[in-house]
Order: sequence, then C-alpha cells, then structure tokens
Amino acid sequence: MAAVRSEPSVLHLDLDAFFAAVEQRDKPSLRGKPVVVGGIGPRGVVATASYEARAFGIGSAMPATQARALCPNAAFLGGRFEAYRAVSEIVMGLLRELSPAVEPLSLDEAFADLAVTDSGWDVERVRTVAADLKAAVHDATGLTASVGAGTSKLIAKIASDLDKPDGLVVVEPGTELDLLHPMPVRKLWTVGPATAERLRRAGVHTVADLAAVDETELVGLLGQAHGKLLARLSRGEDDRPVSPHRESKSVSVEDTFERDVVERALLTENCDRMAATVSRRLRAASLSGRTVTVKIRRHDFQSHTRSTTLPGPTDDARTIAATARRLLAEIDTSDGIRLLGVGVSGLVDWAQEDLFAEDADDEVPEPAPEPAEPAVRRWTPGQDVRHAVHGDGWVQGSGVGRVTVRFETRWTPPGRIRTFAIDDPDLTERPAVVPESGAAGAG
DNA sequence: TCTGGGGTCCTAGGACCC
DNA sequence: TCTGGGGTCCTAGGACCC
Repeated sequence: MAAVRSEPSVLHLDLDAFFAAVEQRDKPSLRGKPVVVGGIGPRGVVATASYEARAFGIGSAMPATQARALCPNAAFLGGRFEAYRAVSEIVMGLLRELSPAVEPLSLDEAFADLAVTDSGWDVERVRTVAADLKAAVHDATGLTASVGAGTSKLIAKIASDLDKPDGLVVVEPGTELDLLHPMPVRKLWTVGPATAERLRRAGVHTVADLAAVDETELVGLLGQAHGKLLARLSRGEDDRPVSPHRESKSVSVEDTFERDVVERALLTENCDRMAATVSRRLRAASLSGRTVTVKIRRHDFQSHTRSTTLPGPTDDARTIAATARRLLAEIDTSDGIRLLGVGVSGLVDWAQEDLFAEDADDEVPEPAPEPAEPAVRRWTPGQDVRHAVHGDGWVQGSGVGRVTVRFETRWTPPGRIRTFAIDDPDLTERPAVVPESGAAGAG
C-alpha cells in the first residue's frame, strides 16, 4: 500500500473556457458575447463555448449545427491553436516555478505536486500559493484559471471544478468522503455515459452507492481494471503519482470529410497526405514506430480499424503511405466513408536507420506533407490577418467572393469592420503568435 | 442538421513458444 | 485418449478524457 498523503499538496489547474477566453482576449468586440470555438464546417462540433454561449445551452462536443440553432448570433470561430499553445506554455511554466512535478493533461489543464519540493502544506498555505498562481496566470495571460487542491489527483481535480470559473478550492484533509459521497458517479474520472448507465441499472447513482458495492461485484460489472479502480476511488483512495514525463504511445491524423467519399482515388490521395503528416510529426518528435493503423468511419458512424506491424520501426512517409494503402485496400468503402485516419504506434525513440523503407520501385510517390494550395484563397472565421492599409485584424466571415475583417487586436478598443475581395493582395495571413523580443526560439 | 481530433488504457481472442 | 498452462505479441474494438 502506498502511503496516503496527509497534506493537500496535489494541485489541479484548469483554464476557464480556454479557447473561447483566448479569443475574447484577442478580439475585444467579442468580450461579454457568446463565442463558440470548434469545427466550423457542416460536420463540426463545439470544442469550447464561452460562458455567455453556455447560457444558451451550448456545450462542448455539441454539433455545430445544433449550437447555431441555439444561438445564431454567437461568433463561431475555427480556432487558433498556435495561440492556445503559446498561452499554455506560459501557464505550464508558471506551474513549474511551483514544482518540477507538473503533469499536463491537455493545453488547458495540469496537475502539480507541491510535496516534491517542500512539506508542511496546510490548507492556508496551499490556498496562498494557489491564489498567487491564479494572479500570476492572469497577469501573464489575461485569463482566469480555476484551481483545486487536495490529498490526491482525484480530489484536486474535483475541487478545481467546484467553483468555476475563477475558482479556488482546497479540500481539507479528512473531509474527502464528505465531498465525494453525495456526488453522482458521473463526476468520477473514468465514469462516462456507458459506465454510468451500467451502474444505474445496478442501482448505483452516487459515489456513496458505489462505495457500498463489493469490489468483486464491481469487477464483474466493469472488468478487472475499471472495477478495482472505481472501488478505490469511491472510497477516496487514490495514490496515483503526478507524472511529469509521459512518453507518447502513438501519433495519428484523421479527417472527417464534408461529404461521404466513395471515390477510391480521393481516399488514396488523402491516405498519402495523412501518412506524410504523421511522418512529419514523428520526425519532429524524434520518434518512429512499427505499427501502422488505418481508421475509417462509415456513413452510419460505425468505425473500423485495420493495423499491421512492420518488422522494424519507421518514420518514413512512403513506407507509412504504402502500408496504409494496403490496409485501406482491405476495407470495403463502396458505401462511402465520412472519416479517414492514419496512425503509427509502437513508438521508440528515433529510428537509427530506416531498414524497412519501401523499395524505390513502389508506386507510392513522396506525398506533399501539406494539402495543395487551394485555387481560391480560403479565409477561416477567427483567423488573424493584416491589411497593408488598415493594419491588424481578424476574419469575421467570408463568402461570395468577399471577406469581412474586423480591425482590432488584444491591445486595441473594439474595432471597425471592412469588407474586401477574397483575393485582395493587400490582405495577408498574420502569425497568431508574435515572437517576444529577445525570447528563446532563435537557437 | 446529428455526432471533431488528438490521445490513453483495457479487453478478448488467436498465434506462437516453451 | 481426453486433450497443460503460462507468457508474449498482435489485432480489433470500445470507453474515456479534454
């Protein structure tokens, strides 16, 4: 048995409505307004909704069409991941000033273990550190974060969710079960819709109900690993460490088409392009892998995968493409498919030499890593642009040969709208992240 | 007008090996 | 003649997370 922590030294930070908050920060006219960030195509889903948008019933993972129906006047933006990544790096850096043991869960969430560097963490001291952290995050990024702390990851994560947004909750050691037991099981990490439904049919609704169930019964209901985990979590027993160095297990790319695709040539073309992207990402991370997987989704949303393991690891675009093509050829796609994906797993650090690259006589050409330049320029809502005359702004919308730009930035008051022809040579893309003067990155 | 994209972990069955 | 038994690797699918 690992020792159970007695001090509330596990901290969890969660940036509030992260993507939408960055957009409102950088687009003054959107502050206080409903903003939805996510897929903007016909098959898009919501990634993040601002609190103003949530008031209309819009939430994460909702189809964009449904979100538009709920609030047609919301700003629907495609997302600027370079900007989100830059903010995330700043916040993770602030966490690392508190402790070397920082475990990011995503761009907007991380655990930190305060006990790594110091002991004597009582509730008041943790509260002070957490309040300072929130202030530092706000100073550095302009965003609010919710912070929770407790004697375990489970409690810290639940705590950060208790007082959102801009929350700060430290759970007093010894009171964990008072907090957990009245909660619906759905609040527990790893209890999703399917598990909640199984538990409901077994008469288990709250964490207290769960704690009252015999472990062997839970294992019978949910399987070995999940049953045992939930038996422990329901009793507040969680000794999972904060692990700062987690290695990647797979790299994959997938794409949902705007319409179902039947044309074999189009699928092959996309397969090659995705293989090239996977290859580029592997190389950027100095990784290579042995197992290539192709994923498809049918019109009825049924997903299938086909995978094969090569004799040795590869990061080569042509090898991945040729393997993916072979796997794709095994799948009946005559009914049309809505999604295609290519991935590599079984990763090792670097491929010393690519002994298993495809022979030169293979018919697969070296694919272009990026989609071909579209004949017509496409502007995405939310995208950063610069106009030679009017300065910096963002794309509000585009259609019928025109693009509408609002000229404002993070540091200006709300700006004016102007419309241009989509091929106006004065209008260019603008990098979302402006390099700081003298900042790292030149090396 | 349905349902993204990037991941992680687990399970189950079959092959294969000793 | 009544058919071991465990370990590892591989493949496919599913649940879950943000």
